Amino acid sequence: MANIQDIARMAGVSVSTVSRVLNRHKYVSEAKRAAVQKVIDEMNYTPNRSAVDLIRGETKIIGAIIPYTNNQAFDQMLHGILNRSTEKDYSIIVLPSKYNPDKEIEYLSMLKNKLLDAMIITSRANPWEAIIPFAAFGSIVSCEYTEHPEIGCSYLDRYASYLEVFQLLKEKGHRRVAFTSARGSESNSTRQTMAAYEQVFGKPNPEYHELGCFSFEDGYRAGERLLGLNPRPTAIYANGDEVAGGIYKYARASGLSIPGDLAIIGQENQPIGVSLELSTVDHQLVKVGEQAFDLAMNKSREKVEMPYKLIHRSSI
Amino acid sequence: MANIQDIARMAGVSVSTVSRVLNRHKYVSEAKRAAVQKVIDEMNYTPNRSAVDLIRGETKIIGAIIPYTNNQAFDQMLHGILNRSTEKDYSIIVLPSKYNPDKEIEYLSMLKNKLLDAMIITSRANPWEAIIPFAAFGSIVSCEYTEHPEIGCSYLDRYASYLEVFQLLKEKGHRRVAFTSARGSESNSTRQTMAAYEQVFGKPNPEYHELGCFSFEDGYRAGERLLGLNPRPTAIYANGDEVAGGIYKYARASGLSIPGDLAIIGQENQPIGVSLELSTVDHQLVKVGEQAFDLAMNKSREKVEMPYKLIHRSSI
DNA sequence: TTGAAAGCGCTAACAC
DNA sequence: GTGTTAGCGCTTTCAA
Repeated sequence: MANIQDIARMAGVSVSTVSRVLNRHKYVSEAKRAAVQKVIDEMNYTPNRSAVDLIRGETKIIGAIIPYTNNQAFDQMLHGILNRSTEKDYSIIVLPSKYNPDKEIEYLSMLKNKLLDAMIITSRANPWEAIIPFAAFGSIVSCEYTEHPEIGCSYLDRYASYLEVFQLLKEKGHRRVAFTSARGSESNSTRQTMAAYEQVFGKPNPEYHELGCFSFEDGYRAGERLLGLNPRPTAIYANGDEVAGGIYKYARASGLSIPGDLAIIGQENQPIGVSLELSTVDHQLVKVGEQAFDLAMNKSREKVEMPYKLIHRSSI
Repeated sequence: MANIQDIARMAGVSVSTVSRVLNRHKYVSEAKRAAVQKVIDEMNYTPNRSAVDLIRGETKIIGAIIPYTNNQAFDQMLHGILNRSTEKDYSIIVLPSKYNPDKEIEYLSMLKNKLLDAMIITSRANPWEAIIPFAAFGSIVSCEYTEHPEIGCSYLDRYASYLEVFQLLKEKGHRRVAFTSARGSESNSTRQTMAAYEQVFGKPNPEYHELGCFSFEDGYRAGERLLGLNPRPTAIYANGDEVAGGIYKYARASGLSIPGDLAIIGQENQPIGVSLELSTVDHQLVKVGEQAFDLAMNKSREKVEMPYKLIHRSSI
């Protein structure tokens, strides 16, 4: 592969002139510009990205730490991030963490070694204290609220959202309400769910809280356990529509009617939810991702709250 | 940020020695190694990736061209690619194409400018002739079969898979069989679907072929049109379980029983399919992605056929 | 076992 | 307008 020196020699100019036409500088005579462009085209030449990145000190690549791909919620955020990156001519490196703190730190080091200009953290295992030092090397934006001024946020008011759901359930007369979550109290959204629950129904009965729910199958198992309880819950708030779908399936299989015997409400407005007529709260994660990208690209540390909306269908 | 020179100076050694400890070379005295490591730790030093990549001539980054993210089939492949990349310490840049040929070429240029070591094409709009020249700059692997020896393939025998489904439908007595597809005959899988159809049922009635189906909503609309036909099909083969789910929903909404009045079979074994008891053919796209990554990383041009399996549930 | 020095391919300050 | 040249931060001969 030819390099800039070869092009310069072949066009009979200096490397700086070639560099100038490459970077659309003014102050290049039309004659030389044309001559250089001709050689570039003939040689099918493209500048080496590593060399350009090295000297510029930036790569136009942004990282996205994502615990699980193939998970509807995170895929929605990724989708949003990708939407905007394509428009803005940035590239996205997807970094699957499985909530492994060491992996996260390893990924954050890509900021330090200048592979990445910025990092988007959709969800994390590390405490902020371990993450913040990396903000010195590139901007970090989170899809979850944090007060730390070093971190930009594109976030939801999850507490408000959960509160709204539990209150709705209470208004409908439910008193025995169960809920599912992916992780335990190390997770911000689980903590907010529990806080909102407590606000509405008082201290949650631990029996009514099912952890480790990510997929349809997890939901099925959750339904199995929760509906085997005595007394059994009359409503379940699932942490995703696929999980809700699993619960629905188990409930129907055991002869329960929805919402007569059991009310179910999910999250994220996924296709399975529309097919099953599941009510859901759409956190509009695609938009969260888009906003996160914009903050990252602009190295902004703003905190931007994103809207969510309840979608009423027939499962509650 | 300190550079290797600083570290060398502070440790009282030459840059080559620092480089050696960085790259775990033998022939470094324990004393110097320790001294250098100490400074590295104190300074929290990390080598600059662009500089390393520049001199090594490779980046350990692989690109993945994906028409649509937030599409179950492609997300499965991406998931597989990511699985293996994490194990092998490679990074993946996700390149959304929306089947735009110019975008694809732009992405392939990342091979030429050495940003990417290899490229995985999950699906494409360009003819192979336009793609192959880029194989000179880095290995290209496709998730679709092609005879071109320059291209590695991790592929399915889609023809066999489609044939099996149509034959099964025929055995069950169906004669009026419709099918859906995402794209038209520019798409390899659509062409294979039509060929298999023709093999079993003869030339397809164009009325029985619904294009532009990607999502649940598309499936719903497809159901609406297809089931409004006279005579209406007794079976529909959908190009994905979400599409199948949409069809199912429309069919049930219009009072049809499944599979009594209408048989439905989907593809990819997605959660919505398990909830609706939809039969499906699981093309095991996660494995296809994993294999594609391995080929790309090893710069292999092998053609590896991947297995699929029919999953019998109650919708046919 | 170690260091000096020659690049990798490019940009931009500086001089003309 | 254009060319010369000094780096960007690193790896790797080559010689010692």
